[in-house]
Amino acid sequence: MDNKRDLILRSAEKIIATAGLHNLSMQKLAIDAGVAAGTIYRYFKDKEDLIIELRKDVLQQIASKLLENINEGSFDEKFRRLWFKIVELGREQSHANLSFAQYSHLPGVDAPEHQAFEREIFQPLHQLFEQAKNQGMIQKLDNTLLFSIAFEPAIAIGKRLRRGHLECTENEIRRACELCLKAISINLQL
Amino acid sequence: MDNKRDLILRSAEKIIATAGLHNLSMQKLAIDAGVAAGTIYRYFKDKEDLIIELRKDVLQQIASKLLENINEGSFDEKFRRLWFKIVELGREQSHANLSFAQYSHLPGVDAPEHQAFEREIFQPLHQLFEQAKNQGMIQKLDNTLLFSIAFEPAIAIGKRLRRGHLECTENEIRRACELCLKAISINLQL
Amino acid sequence: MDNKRDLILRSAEKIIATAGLHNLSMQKLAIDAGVAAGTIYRYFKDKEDLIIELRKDVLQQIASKLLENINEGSFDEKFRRLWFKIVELGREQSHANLSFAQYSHLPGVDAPEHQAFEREIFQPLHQLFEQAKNQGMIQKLDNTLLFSIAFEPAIAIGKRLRRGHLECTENEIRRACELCLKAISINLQL
Amino acid sequence: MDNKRDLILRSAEKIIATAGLHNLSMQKLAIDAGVAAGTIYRYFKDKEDLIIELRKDVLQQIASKLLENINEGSFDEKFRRLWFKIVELGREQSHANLSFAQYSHLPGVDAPEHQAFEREIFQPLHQLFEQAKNQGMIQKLDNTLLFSIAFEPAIAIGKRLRRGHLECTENEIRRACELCLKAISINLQL
DNA sequence: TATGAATGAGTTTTCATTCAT
DNA sequence: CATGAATGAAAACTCATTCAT
Repeated sequence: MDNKRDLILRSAEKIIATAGLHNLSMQKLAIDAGVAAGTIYRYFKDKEDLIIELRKDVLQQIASKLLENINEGSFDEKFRRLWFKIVELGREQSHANLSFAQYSHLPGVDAPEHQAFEREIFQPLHQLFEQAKNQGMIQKLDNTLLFSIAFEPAIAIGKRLRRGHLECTENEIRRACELCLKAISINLQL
Repeated sequence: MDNKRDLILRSAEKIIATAGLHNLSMQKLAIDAGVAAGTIYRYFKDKEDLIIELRKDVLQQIASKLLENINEGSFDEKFRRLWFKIVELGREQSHANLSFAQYSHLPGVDAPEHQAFEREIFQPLHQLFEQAKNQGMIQKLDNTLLFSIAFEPAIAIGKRLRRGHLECTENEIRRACELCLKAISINLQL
Repeated sequence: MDNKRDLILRSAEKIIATAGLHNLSMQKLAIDAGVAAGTIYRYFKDKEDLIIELRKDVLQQIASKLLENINEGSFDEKFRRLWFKIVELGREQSHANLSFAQYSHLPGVDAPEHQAFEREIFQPLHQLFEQAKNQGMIQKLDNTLLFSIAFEPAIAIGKRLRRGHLECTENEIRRACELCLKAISINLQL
Repeated sequence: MDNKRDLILRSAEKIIATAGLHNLSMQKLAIDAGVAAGTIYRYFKDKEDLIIELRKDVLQQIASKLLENINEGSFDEKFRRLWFKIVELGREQSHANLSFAQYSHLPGVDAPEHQAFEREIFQPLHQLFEQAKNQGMIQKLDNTLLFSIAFEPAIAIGKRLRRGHLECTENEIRRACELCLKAISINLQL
């Protein structure tokens, strides 16, 4: 009966997305979730634990959206699909997305436990890049470096689009994607 | 006589860097800065104002470090110098740097006033890129897109180095820089 | 279970009566009522709400004392009973009475909501005067004007007696009552 | 050079009238009066002293308005002029009037010192009533009782008119005045 | 005489957490 | 399992007053 637990997590996600992490109070959360304040403490040790669990939960959601259909098509097609999904996700006003951004600078992000969880969840991405390296398609560099070069721009572009700080055509975004792809690729052009 | 104001800003920077933004209380700040609680309110309207002013102050510090010697050398040299400065800055454990990361997801980042301030402060960077575009050295794309492709990876790499999430050689980092440079450049190679 | 709510109201009444409204602090109130500071906020939205509710509560007390036995005897007897009750009430050093005087110049007294409450609670008084007008016993004037002429002197006399600003015999007070009654009455004396 | 003292008193009057006594802070007062905060303490011992002095000052203003032309005409004419002046004064939205109402329930109103001041200032009123008593025109009662019967209704009516709690014709108000006059008069009507 | 920066105790209010029911 | 009343420490902010200049 994880019904209540989920109810609580979804309410927390909503409150964080709409009012900000610093406005997440256990009483408001209880009211929004339709449970008693004390009930939250049946499912989560304390507020910190709740946030950690929510972070995992939201990360899971994001990962499952990104890694959907990860195996279809050529490497270039996979790359482009991923890259645009990242942009779209950042662009979206979804609760999951809006709340996720607020976890990144919290104590505990650096905890090895959380690192391990993140690594595991994005395992398919690592595999994808390892394969591509083995096939000589992309630069033989540390995966984290490659991810930074390839996808950090997509994250930043998505965020800026959402905030309205970036006005450009869809075509320009497509060109940006190609530049990121080109950046990590090994050009075979004669 | 902005002595006290500066004292307060430096203390705030320190507390945020070491204990996190959510642990910045006006009492603790007053004690750390060695002033009375009420004194803070002589220099800053309220807590929000304090944070906004601190953000400006830290942004100023970062910009002045980054843009030092901006005009020396060829475009490629300028690019590499900037890119590595960004990595180094992110890598540093300085209060300014550690606290800066925590402002990004705060209400007010989107405020047009702050946008204008940021734009003004990084004006030299815009000029650099406009020139390079005019000289046919880099892709004719929106500057924000170019910055995202060129420098977001550097920011991410610096942060990951600081957090210990990235273990790679200096040589690999140098290669990453070259890939970013290549990504936005127009290759004249015959 | 309005036990705590009442405890708080009675303490507030006491503090206001003895120390003045401007000395009513939520901390002192909590201590005096024997509850935690936070508990007050379970029963009252904020300080303003507490004061509004207290005003209603005290008004209720006063009205129920005044309107007791309102229907017994002739009009003149009713009038005299009321008039002296008002004097006695003002003369008393009761917490209710002492605190009531301090609400009158507060924001919110003019609020239509409060006006309606007051009107409703003193409805029997209105009826009494309407009847007397219909029977040709008192002047056909707006009720509020009649109340002002008839009872404001009683309020003022009670207050002055309490404060020791008025030294006169009980007989003189009785004559004052008769003058007020005579003022609004239609004299049938041949 | 009581210029500054007066400047401060007028600003205090204004702030109390518009924002309420509880919003009178020494800093706001200093700003509004255009003096330094410390300067206020050259002219007044502390905040309490300031309020006491302001009360006297405003009382003086009110008395001088009321007692203007006090000696012109017959007793009845004097009475009516006074009574209507009281109503008009209460009806006014003047700073003096609006602020005065807020002093009445403050510690210090009962102080003998203040009582003496009030008595002295309204001395002409006492004389007027003593004369009328000697001439057999009004009831031989304690002056304070007579004032209560005669003028408290006028005060209440003025206040209610200002607050919009009373809707009646000017003619009705005139009749109310006559009833008050009749109440204290000795009717010689055969 | 006048200034205004500085003080620090005091204010109202919120909130994570507990525990008797 | 679930409730929600109660707690009390801590938060942001105000303000009367002082004092070196």
